[in-house]
Amino acid sequence: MTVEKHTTASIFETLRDRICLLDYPPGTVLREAELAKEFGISRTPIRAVLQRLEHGSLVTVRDGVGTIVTDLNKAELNDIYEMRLKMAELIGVLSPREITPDDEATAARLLKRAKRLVDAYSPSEYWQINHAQHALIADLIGNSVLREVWDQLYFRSARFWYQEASRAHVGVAQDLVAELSEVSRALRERDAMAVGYIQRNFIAFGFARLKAATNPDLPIS
Amino acid sequence: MTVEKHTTASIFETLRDRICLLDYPPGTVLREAELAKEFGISRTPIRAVLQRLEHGSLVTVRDGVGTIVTDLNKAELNDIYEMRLKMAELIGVLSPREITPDDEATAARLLKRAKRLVDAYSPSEYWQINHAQHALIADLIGNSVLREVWDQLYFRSARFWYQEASRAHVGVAQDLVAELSEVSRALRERDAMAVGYIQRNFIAFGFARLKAATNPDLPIS
DNA sequence: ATTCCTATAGATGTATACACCTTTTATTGA
DNA sequence: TCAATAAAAGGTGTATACATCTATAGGAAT
Repeated sequence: MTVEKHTTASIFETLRDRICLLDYPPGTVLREAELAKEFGISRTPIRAVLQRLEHGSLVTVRDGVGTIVTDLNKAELNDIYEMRLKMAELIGVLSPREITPDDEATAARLLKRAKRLVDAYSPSEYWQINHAQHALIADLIGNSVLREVWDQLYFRSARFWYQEASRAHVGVAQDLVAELSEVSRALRERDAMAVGYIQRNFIAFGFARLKAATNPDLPIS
Repeated sequence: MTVEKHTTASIFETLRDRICLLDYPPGTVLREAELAKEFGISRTPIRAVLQRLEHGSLVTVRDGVGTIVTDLNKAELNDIYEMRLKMAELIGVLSPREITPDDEATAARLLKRAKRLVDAYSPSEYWQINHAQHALIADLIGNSVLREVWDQLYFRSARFWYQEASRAHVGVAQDLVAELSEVSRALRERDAMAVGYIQRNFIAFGFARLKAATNPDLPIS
């Protein structure tokens, strides 16, 4: 029986994942005292974590009220996806790092897992694969600034996509198989630019799916 | 005699400007207790400000040591400028807001001030104009995410450009006049895409000047 | 002389009491 | 009955004492 050691970094990731996985849906009010009690520490380090989450636009801290999980209106969601499309196009342009056999192997493993997912869907497994794919591709990005932006926008839009993934299991899983198939092929060809454009396309497909499901009148551009 | 009211926002801007204007050159060690004493508050809100600066990559907080103003190696500076070029190209593409006569007037005023600067250079005046131009253009950006990235990269690279501006007064002031002339023209034409490409070009010119002055072997791309 | 260890000064990290802000509820007056 | 107001509850913001970490200087052993 080991006592779990909570570092501020691990608490940050825990809360971020709870927000992304809709354990804390938009509008949820988080209280510093409650979180402090849960993790067995004082409010001080909790506040530091909440400030980091606020910088990532996942929560808003309101004096005298609490820390509120942010929601996105149509315009903001549109802005985020618009930028993600453009950032994807830059992945292959801004001197990506060399692709290795390891990358190829990682993608192949993920593809196998995704294929199993089509018949036996599990939200948890879906997100593990999705996150792993994101990490793999982010690691290819050579420009450190682009990598930061890419990463932040992923987590900023993740929960709205998760909502859709929970609704349309089959189609989403099939899309993931298609995406990972293409990514695997691109990695085999050592073609980072192809990886970027594949990302761009599937982000666009995902956004279209999101708009169709939630609000048909959402402006495209 | 009014007692100055220091809010965390104003302290953030103060410290950010000190870093950008090289009052705190790279490597400077900031101590929370000293800053707290200077602003007449406790360490707690100072720590919040330093965390914000750390998130903007302007400082690094090291346990037991202090808060150190970051330096940039050639690769990082290169990454930042590479991204700024690409972000500039997006200004006119991602649904900018409508240009108004006010924008035109603001640019005209800045141009006049820049012209005076050529003969009577003042670092402080240079930076006021530069910041005002930045604010004007950032405000044209329609996509909120792009605006955030644009803003952060400006402040992240500002001090290295300031170093160069302090060295080559005349040429830099002349460049500012040229830039504001073109921006004024573009605003008159209500052409946000032109504004973006003008920014792209002058960022590229500035980067070239920087590389020539500091390290001729800095890789271009 | 050099290396290693230890003590110490001084920094950030954490816990906690208190101040202030926001919201809600209850009460009082018309 | 309703509106205005006050008070209370419960949240974040701040100040401060203490814990812990880091770098350095000095002394002891080799």
